[in-house]
Amino acid sequence: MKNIIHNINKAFDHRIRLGIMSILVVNEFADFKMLKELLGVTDGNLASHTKALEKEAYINVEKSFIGRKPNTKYSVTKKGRDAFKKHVEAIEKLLKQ
Amino acid sequence: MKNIIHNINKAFDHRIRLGIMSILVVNEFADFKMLKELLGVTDGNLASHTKALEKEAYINVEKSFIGRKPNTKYSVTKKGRDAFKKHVEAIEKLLKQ
DNA sequence: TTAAAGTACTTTGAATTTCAAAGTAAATAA
DNA sequence: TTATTTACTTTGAAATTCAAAGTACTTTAA
Repeated sequence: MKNIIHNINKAFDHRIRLGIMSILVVNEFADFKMLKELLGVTDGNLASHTKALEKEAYINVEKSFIGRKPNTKYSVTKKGRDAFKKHVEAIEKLLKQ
Repeated sequence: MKNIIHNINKAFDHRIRLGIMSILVVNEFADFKMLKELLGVTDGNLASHTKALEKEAYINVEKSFIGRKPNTKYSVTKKGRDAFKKHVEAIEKLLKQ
């Protein structure tokens, strides 16, 4: 092992992204509005954090219309779930040393 | 409760600062060299993160000489220990739902 | 039926944060 | 003596965070 924080994933190392992932690993889907309300963040801020997770292929983004309104649904990918599990284990290990 | 991440402390919301605090809550003191080696970070980077924690009064900085060499010892303050406990509880709660 | 307000995002770029390279000052090794 | 190492600090470029403003509708109200 290199050092005590080397298994902490930079992509999840921010409270908003940690929150997004925490929501997505227990809910098959969450839409923009739901994430925004659960996290208490501004629109632009949420958009940039979801974009960062999407860029790493940790989450999936699906755009559709519900009735006549646009709707964006986020879900976690297999890669994201695996990486997040590792990250959580790394945090737990760090906090329990 | 406002939202699911509102108890996460921004001051600890970075892997290096999380690592510094994790070390300091279990070791009465840690010096610059020890933190640097345990965390695997560059000097300047470590300095800026310890400075950020010091600014919040979460850690104490004591400068002295060991033999004829400068030595900087860091320790956690009561305020830091309490705030960190809250932070860890917030993370655990977030990850457990 | 036109106007005003609301919804669901996206874009933009200023402010803040992160980070390592370079600097400082003294100790030790060659 | 000169070079290298140690233990930090300073600096500022680069990356990230964040909210204000923008876009493109939809809904409500007069």
